[in-house]
Formats: sequence, C-alpha cells, structure tokens
Amino acid sequence: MTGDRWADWQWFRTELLAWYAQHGRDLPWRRTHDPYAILVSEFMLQQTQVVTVIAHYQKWLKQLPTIQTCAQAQPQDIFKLWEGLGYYRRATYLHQTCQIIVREYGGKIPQALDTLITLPGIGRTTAGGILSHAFNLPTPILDGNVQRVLSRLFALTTPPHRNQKQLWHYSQRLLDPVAPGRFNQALMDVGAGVCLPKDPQCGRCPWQNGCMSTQTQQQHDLPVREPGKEIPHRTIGVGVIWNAQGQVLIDQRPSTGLLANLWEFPGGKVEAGESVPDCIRREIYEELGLEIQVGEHLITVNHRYTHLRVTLVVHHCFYRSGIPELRGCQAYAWVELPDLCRYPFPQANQKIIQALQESPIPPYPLEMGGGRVQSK
DNA sequence: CAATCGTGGGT
DNA sequence: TACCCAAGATT
Repeated sequence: MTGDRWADWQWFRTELLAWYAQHGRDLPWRRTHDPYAILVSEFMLQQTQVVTVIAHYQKWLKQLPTIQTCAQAQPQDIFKLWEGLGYYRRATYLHQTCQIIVREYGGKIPQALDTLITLPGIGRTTAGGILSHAFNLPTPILDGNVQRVLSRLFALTTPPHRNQKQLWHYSQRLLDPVAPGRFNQALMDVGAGVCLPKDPQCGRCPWQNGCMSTQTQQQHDLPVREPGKEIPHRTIGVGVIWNAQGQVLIDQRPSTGLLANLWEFPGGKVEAGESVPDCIRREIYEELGLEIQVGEHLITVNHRYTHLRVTLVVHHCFYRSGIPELRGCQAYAWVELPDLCRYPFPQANQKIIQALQESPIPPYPLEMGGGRVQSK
C-alpha cells in the first residue's frame, strides 16, 4: 500500500476472495439462502465460537424452521433451545425480533440497515452480517476477528475499543462492492483461522504481502490490549429441597440480570462468618418463605462467568413447612428428577442435576414423618 | 462509556 | 492453572 489507490484496495479484495474459494470453511449457514436461518446464525454467533454454535443452530432450525414458527413459540421453548449457549438475553431478543418482523414486516427481514438495527439484539455488526450474507448488500462488519485483522493489516496501535470509528472506516473501505457477502465471510475466516490472536499464521495469509505490521514484525504485538480487571469470587449456598413426594424444588430467576429467566436450585450468597447450612436455611426462608432442614453435602461446583467466579456448595435439604412465596424469583415448581430436563438451566446447575442423577436419593428423615410417600 | 451478560476452546 | 478470546448488544 503506497497510498489510497483503487488498485491497492482491489488487490486486497482479489487476493482474499481467491483465498476464500480455496480455504473458506464449510458452515451450515453458508449452505442456505434462507434469510431467517442466517438471522438465527448471526444471533448465535455473537461472542460465540463456530464450533459451539453449530449443534444449537441445527437443533433450532429443526424445531423452529420458519420465522413464523419462531415468532409463535413459547418463551420456555426458546430458552430450552438456547440452553448452554450463554448470553441468554440473545434468545429473548431473537424471539422478539422474529415477532416484530412477522407482525410489522410481513415476515420479511428488512433490507435497510437503519431499520434492522432498531430491532432487539441487532447492532451494526449483526445487521451488516445479515445484509451482506443474506442479500449480498455492501454493509461492513466489525467483529472481534475483523478488528484484529484490520489492526494488523494497517498497523493500528490504538486499542480497538478506543478506535471503533477508524476500524469501521477501514472495514467499509476494504469491502468488495461486488461480492460483499463472500468478502465478509472470508474476512472472518482469515481472522478465525489465520490471523490468530496468538501465533498468527502469516505464511498462510492471503494478505501477507500487503500487511503493514508483518513488514515490521509487529503482528505479535497487535492489536494492543489493555490489562483486564480482577474478577470477584462468591461462595453460594444452594439447596436441593426434597418434599415427601420425592420431588425437588426449583425456581425461575428474575427477568433481569445474570441468567435472567433461567431456572435454578434456590440459594444465595454466604455472608461473612456464616456457615453454609445456615446460609441455605436463611436464603430459602428469605426468598421462598420455606422452613427446611439442611442435610448432607451433595456437590461443590466451581464456575466462572465473565465478571464473576462462584463456588456453589450444594446440600440436600428437606421441606418442613410453608408455602413458597415469590420474593426473589418469578416462579417455582416441584418436579421429579426425570422432568428437570424440561426446564432451561444454566451450566453450573447442570452439574448439580448430573450429580443428582448419579447419586441415590437420600432417605427422608424418620423424625419428619417416616418413609417417603411414593407418588402414584 | 464502562459495565454487564455465559460458555467453551485454546494456550 | 489461569488467562485470553470468541461472527456483540444494551444500558
């Protein structure tokens, strides 16, 4: 690159598209022209790697093959299909977006960028991805891959999150106006498979001869990243509360905040100087108004979120008295173990469920009414 | 604009 | 093990 010459930009496009024809990934959402399917893939791919998305993508489209079926689905089904993918707000946003498109746009995805980004969960990158991929419209994208590729290609020494305007400019300027769909897909493939965060594979890069950071051996130092912050840790006491019918109590988390709308085994943060059984007894009373007896330890689960680490100390518990009140949750349910799979749970709770299914059901304490009542 | 929002892969 | 990073959007 010796200047802002048309031939230089065209060279990037030609090289990239030629490389893509040989080395592009074969992905499920590249085998369809259905804009709805592409919309689904774009939502799932937000901050989530391809290998993680594929199974969920295929299951989703099998159960909700059209935008109409998605719009009409129950929230519980939406969350169940999203289970395990994380960032669960995306599921609600996708559901809402499909409902709006069906209701207000005749089931056709709007092809105007300004319209698309007004829909829930659709920002500029997702909108650009949909428009370029589904309709071959010349809309740029700027995901993590593209930010890294562009930072190296043009040797941009400002951290990407402080340099969004310039990065968008480059993404727009570089975009192939004839084949924007394939170009954007190719750009992300370079980021995901060649221009790796650590150990960039410059020898396999179609842009090796035009990359400014490679010429000065800066590619390992770009993009510039700022040090992260420390992640706090909490210990959480969790109760698997059994009733005399052999059912366990679960609750649905609030509609906002961490793991919104998902189901869980009730519990809460262990306060300073408090024992775990005391914590569980207190939390169950505060959140549900139930009196329980805390029993033996079931499992301890360590889990990491983006901004939080938790240790879940889980105990078997036994219902004594009270009717559940909805204080810190949306709903509750007494369920038998085989029915737990009907409810969407976060990953940390999946480990509890697995432990439950592998461990024998604890005997109901004799002093609390004798043997278990066999339900049905 | 900084914080929030999950989970799995890779080093 | 302990990080970093991922087809980001929202508030």
